Amino acid sequence: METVVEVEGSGEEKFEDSVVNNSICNTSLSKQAEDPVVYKLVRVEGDGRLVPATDDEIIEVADLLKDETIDVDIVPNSKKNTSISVEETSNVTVLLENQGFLHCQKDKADTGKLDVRVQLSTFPLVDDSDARNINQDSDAGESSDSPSPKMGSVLSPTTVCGISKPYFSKLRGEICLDNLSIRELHEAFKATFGRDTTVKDKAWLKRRIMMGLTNSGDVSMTNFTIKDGKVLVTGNEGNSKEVYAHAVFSNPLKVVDETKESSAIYGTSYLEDSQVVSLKRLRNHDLVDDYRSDSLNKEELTAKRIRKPTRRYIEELSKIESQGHSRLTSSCQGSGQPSPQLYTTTATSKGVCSNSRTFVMRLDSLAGIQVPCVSRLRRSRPRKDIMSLMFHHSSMEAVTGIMKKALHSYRSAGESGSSYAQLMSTQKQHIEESEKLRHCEATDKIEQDKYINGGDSVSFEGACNDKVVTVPTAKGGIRRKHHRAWTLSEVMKLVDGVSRYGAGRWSEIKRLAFASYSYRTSVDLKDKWRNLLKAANFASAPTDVMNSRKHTTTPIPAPILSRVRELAEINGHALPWNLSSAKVGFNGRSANRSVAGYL
DNA sequence: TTTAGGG
DNA sequence: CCCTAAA
Repeated sequence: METVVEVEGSGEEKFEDSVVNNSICNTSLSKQAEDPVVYKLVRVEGDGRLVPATDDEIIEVADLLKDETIDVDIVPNSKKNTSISVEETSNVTVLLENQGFLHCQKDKADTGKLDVRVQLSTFPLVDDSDARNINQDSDAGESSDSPSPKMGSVLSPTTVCGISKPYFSKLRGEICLDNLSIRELHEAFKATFGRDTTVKDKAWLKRRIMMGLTNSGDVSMTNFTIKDGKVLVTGNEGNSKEVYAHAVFSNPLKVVDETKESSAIYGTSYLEDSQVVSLKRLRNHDLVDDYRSDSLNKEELTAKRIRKPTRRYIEELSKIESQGHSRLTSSCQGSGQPSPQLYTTTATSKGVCSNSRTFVMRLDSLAGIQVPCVSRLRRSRPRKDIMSLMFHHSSMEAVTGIMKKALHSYRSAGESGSSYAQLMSTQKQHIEESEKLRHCEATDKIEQDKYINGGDSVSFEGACNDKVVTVPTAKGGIRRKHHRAWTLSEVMKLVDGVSRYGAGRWSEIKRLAFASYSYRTSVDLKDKWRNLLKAANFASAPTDVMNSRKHTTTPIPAPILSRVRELAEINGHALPWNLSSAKVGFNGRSANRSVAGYL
């Protein structure tokens, strides 16, 4: 199968097939048998125009697919959506958001920092099994009795991918492009994009129209038919869908004059796109709410979400921008990890960019596919307002439920006297479960360290309890104070890191054990360890303070605390509170040793 | 630049 | 969590 991700939506002929196909021929002639996937990059200029990427920006991933076993995953699992988005405000991000791999790789992409987002294409890869399913559906009759298609199982992609498998004529009449003449295709094109086209190629037209439709929404969710140049919406499953469909097709109505490639045109259409997306999100709300009793449907959670960054975000971005980009590069060097390939595109070096901002592109290994993306590292946390904007209560409830579950088992296991290791192994599942949820929710930022580290299982967390409060300083300035509650898994990682590298070697721990937590600095680790020592001592005090109701902070499970004490002792850090060493629970070694130490 | 400690 | 002195 040949899959070409083609930039769509600009309507500029720069992105015709020939360009992409040529790139395939040039770069992967010998690899065509291995299903090359070529991602053609674009640069979105400040005025909204799309500029084709230069050759060195074309990412060829075929050999990656070959080298790693991932290709087995990519092709057969057709339920995964692959989408490429180009965003623009001050920089360009092309990110690959693959639902399936979001699960297994737990990668994340920063979608903030940009106030305009152009969704270029959305289509899953389809294999034969999917085709069979489709045919079965059509054989079974009308769609009313067939299971409602899920978000990921879009039916359209084969044509998009450049292979003219005549699926559409069989698809319950959802989209029938094959029977249309060139002229009808032109009409459909016009209805889709709001402009005429001179292209005579039927396949191209069909593909383009399909992309346009799949761009605007999920084909499978909206039963529309293209007939006589008009798009008929046949779905009657509720108001939200009708509104949705309307939003989709209101887009071309606004694009009137094609001859002027003005930014107004694209600005309009892009805005419409974002509106569509937001509607989509609203609909997702409904769906998730329906599944609430199911303790969350992961497919829904990982469904593509797009949102506008907040004003605050943009403000801070511009501030950082004006200060330069030294942080990003320095963070790469400081990490000591294999640095990602960085190539920067500046206005001067390329001479193409209309504004003078620096684009930092990086090849990231994301599910075995190298994805260029722009990242700007910041220490700050994801914005709270974004969180509240995009997340549903249901998922939060699920998170808290899981956390409760985890804590409960912690307690019960702790009381039965399990060892630290046993507890950790049992609890890790709970925690990771919850982290996964959080991860699905929080797509706000790229953690560079995350990519460098390459797939830590628990990587993205704490997004929910992110708080930023402004604290007036003595000098009259106002600084932000970020607060992100430490999760159990973080504490465990910290304890593990201390046990491995020793307390005090915070930079080591940060680099080796906390590489995926970009928001935890070595100072943070140190502080947390200090607090842990305090908590450990406090918990071992004769009066069982653990029963106290005032747990403003996450209760640290007793086994962890005992481990903390043990480690503190190993590190020669004699407990500053010698009175409490007598009562050390859950860990005989620790108790004995500490007693021996003081005898 | 990292660590330790105060606030 | 932030700031800063000291190494």
